[in-house]
Amino acid sequence: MNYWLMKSEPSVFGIADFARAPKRRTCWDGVRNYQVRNMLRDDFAIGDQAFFYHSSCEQPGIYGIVKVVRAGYPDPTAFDPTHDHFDPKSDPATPTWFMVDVELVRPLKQPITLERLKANAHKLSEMLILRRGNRLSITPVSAAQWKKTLALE
DNA sequence: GCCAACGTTGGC
DNA sequence: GCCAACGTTGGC
Repeated sequence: MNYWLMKSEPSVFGIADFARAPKRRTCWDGVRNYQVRNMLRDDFAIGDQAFFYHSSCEQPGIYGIVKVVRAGYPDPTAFDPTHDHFDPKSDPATPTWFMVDVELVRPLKQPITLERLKANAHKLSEMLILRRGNRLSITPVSAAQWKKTLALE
């Protein structure tokens, strides 16, 4: 079982949207980065857990815990010309882009802010999210990092 | 294969 | 809105 951190902009889809979604589930579509695609396609497994992180907002940080309920499968938005994330180079016969389905396990009692994470960086042994210049929307989290981060709640 | 230009991310 | 960082693109 793996642990992850998944970023989302709350102005697009935040913890409140997640809590309102049918069955508290959503498909994680729109990833158009190869490193992240590889993780979604090859490494995500049912039962994996992830931190749900708000980025590009007033208070960046971890707002919830989610679990993977469906492993990697082709992202249909890549084939939809009317969609923002349409990729004309992708081919349904050999899909380029993948997504997973995730379910909200629970919102955190209170968010663990980026500020808080940084203040505890020494304990979190260089969690990828904290690394300078990190731009990946999904990053792996070690079991030790998961545990120590959650202890901050 | 190199690398400059460009686009995107995301904290501040 | 600024800007550092880094991925992608495309000419050569």
